[in-house]
Amino acid sequence: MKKEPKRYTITSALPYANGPVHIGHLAGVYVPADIYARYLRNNGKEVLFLGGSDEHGVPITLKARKEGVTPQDIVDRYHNIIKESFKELGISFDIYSRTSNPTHHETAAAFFTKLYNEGKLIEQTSQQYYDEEAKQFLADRYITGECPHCHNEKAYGDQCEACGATLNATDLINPKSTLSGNPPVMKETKHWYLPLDQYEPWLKEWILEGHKEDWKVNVYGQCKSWIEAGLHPRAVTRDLSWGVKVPLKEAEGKVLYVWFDAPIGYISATKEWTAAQGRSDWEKWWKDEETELVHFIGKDNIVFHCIIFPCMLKADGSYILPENVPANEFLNLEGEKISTSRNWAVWLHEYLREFPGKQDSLRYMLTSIAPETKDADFTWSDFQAKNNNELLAIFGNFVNRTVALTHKYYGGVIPEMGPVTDLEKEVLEQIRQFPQRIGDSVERYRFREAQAELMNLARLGNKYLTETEPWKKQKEDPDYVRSILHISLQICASLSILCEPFLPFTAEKLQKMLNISNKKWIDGGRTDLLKAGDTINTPEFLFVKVEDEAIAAQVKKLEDAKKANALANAPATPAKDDITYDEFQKMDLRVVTVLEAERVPKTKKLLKLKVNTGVDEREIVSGIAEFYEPEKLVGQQVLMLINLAPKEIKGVKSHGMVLMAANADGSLALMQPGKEVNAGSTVQ
RNA sequence: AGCGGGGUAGAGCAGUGGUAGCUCGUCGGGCUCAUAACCCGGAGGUCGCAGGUUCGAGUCCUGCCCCCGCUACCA
Repeated sequence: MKKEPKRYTITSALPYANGPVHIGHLAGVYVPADIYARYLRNNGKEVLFLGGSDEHGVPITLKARKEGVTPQDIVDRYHNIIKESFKELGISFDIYSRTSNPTHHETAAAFFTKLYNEGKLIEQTSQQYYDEEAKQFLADRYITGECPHCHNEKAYGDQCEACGATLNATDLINPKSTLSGNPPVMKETKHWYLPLDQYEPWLKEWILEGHKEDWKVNVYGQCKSWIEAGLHPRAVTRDLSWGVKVPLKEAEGKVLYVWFDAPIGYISATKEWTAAQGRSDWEKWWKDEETELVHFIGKDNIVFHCIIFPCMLKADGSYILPENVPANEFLNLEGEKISTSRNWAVWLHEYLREFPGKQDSLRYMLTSIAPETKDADFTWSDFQAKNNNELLAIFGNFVNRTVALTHKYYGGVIPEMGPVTDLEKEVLEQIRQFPQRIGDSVERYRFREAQAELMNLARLGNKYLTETEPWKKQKEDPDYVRSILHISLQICASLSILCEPFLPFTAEKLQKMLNISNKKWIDGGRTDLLKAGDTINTPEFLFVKVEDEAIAAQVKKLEDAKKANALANAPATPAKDDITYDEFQKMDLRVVTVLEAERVPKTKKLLKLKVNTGVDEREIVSGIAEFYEPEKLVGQQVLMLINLAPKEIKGVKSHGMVLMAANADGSLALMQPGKEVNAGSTVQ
C-alpha cells in the first residue's frame, strides 16, 4: 500500500465570482471537501484546505458592462458574499483567497514565464474574429450564426445547441458578434499554447495505468475517453483586458486564459497563507513528495483537474501531482437542473438568512444526498424529513433522552459504572468500532456512507435505551441503571467527536453540554471519555424542527422564480409602424392625481376614478381592479391620456384613459412619475 | 453521431457471479425517559428492455431505449 502522507493539500474548485454560491456547489464540492479536511485535522494530520474566488474571464466583463460597473466591482461584490457565506456554514478553509489579488497575478505570470523560458509552450498566429466596434477579439461563445449542420440560426461559435454539434466559430454561416450585432472581421493574432498532445504517453501511464483502481469510475472513464480521443494543443492566452497580463513585451492586450490562471490560484492562495504567517515555506505543500494533493470538484471540471492542470504541473516539473480527484456529479433541485440564470437554485446566503442556526441541517441534508455516483435531487420536503425524522428524531432525541435522564436521576452528575451484562459488553465493543468504520468511508471519499454510519451510532444508543428501559428499572435496580446511563452518556460523547466533520456546530454544542473538549478522532471510540462524578450541563435541543410553513414558503419562492422566468422569456410584442411627430403630438398625455377611487358595482376588473388633470376634475373608468386596491390609489399620481374620446363603460362615462404597462402574464402596472410633479404636467 | 456516468421497493440510494439490502415514507405492534420523539415486526422489487455466457447474472458480454454530462469561466 501507499505510504502514509506527511501532510495534505486539499483544494476545492474556485467558485466563479459572477454570482453567489448555491446548494449544488456545496453538495458537490465544499461540504465533502470540508468533511475530509476536518476529519484529517481531527486525526492530527497537517492539513491545508484551500478555497478562493475565480475572478477573471469574459462573463465577468460582460456582466460588468451590462450593469455599467467595473469588473472589479462585480468580483468584489460576489467574493464577499461567497466568502462570508462559506464561513457561516462552517467551511473550514485555512484561506479563502481570490485570483484578482497581486500575489496571484505574480504567481500566475511567473508560472507562465517559466514554461515560456523553458520552451514548454508553442507559439501560433491565427486568424480570429474581431469586433471592430467593440474593439476586441471575440470568444467563441460571443459569436452566433447559422449552424452548418442543422441550419439552426442561433448556433454559438463553439456549439450548436439545436443539434449538439461541436463547432468552430469559423464554421458558422453569417456570423454575428453578440456584442455589437455586427458581422465580425478576421484579424491576425498570436497566442501561446500548451501542447497537451506531447503529454499523452505520460497521461496514459499516470492515469490509465496508475489510477485505474483508486480514482472514481466517473472520473477515470472521462479521462480515458479524452486521452484516447487524442489531445490537442490548447491556447493559454486570450485577447482580453481583464485577467492576468501575459508577461511578454509582444503580448500587449493579452491575458492568461482563465482555465490556465484559475488552478494556479490554489498555489497563490498557499503563498498568501504562508506569507500571512510570516513564513515562506509554501513549497512544502506543493513540491514535497510526502504531501498528498487532493482536488474536490464537480464533474464539469474533470478535464481541467485531471488532464490540463496536471500537464501544467508536469511541464513545470517541480510540482507534485494530485493523488486523487474525487469529482461529484450534479445536484438537481425539485427535479430540475439548477440554473443560475433562471434563478432555479437555493442560494447559500439566502438559506443562512432564512434558516438561522440551521447550518448543520443543510450540511446533513447535502451530505446524505451527495451526488457521489450519479446526479441527485434536492427537494424541500426531503430536507424537512431529513431534519425532523433523522437528525432530530434519531440523533437529537437520543442525546436529549440521555441528558434528561441524567438530570432527573442524578442531578446532572455522571454516574459510576455499575454491574454489566453481555448486552453492555456488546454495546461497548460496538462503540469502539465506529471511528474506524466512519473513517474508512471518509478515506474512500464515501461521505454519504460515512455520515449514515455516524447515525448508526445514535441508533445504537436509542436501541440500547429502549431495550434496557432504565425508566422502568430505576426503582428495582438502580445500580444497573447507573451502568445504562453511564454507557449512554459515553455514546453521546463519542457522537460529539465523530460528528464534528459532518456537523461542526452540533459537535461544539454537544461538547459544551458534556464539558469535553480537545479530543482526537480516535477518542471517538473510547468508552471512558466522561468521568463519573463530573457534571454535565442542562439539556439543550441540538436541532430544531423545520415547520411546514417554512417549507411551503421555500416552495413558493421557487414557483415564483419559475413564473418570473417565464415572464422574462416571453416574446416581446413586435414593433408597430412608424408614426409622425405630429401624430404623436395629437395625444394629450398628462400626469394626473387620483382624488377618489371606488369599484364599479358588479364588475371584477373596473374601478371608477375621480382625477385632477390640472385643467379640470373628471371621472374615468379603468380596468385595474384586479391589481390595485381603490383605497391605496387615492393621492397617487398616474399617467393618463386625457383627450381620448369619452366612452360609456358599464353605465359610467369615462373621460380618458389611465396608461398602464401590460406584463406578459396579463398583470398591469400603473405608469407613475419618478418624483412628484404638479397635477396636469404634460408628458413629452 | 461519438464518448463518459447512470437507470435496483412510493422517494432517495447501497450492492465485490451464489438466499436482493439500507434510510425515509407506509401498515401493525411495543414503550412512555424523550422535540407525537424511540424500539420491534410486516407489506411493497419480473434490479430500464431484449438476447447471450454460466450449474448460477442486479453483477460479465451484445444490441436497443431513457436521463445527466462532454476539451466554453455552469459544481
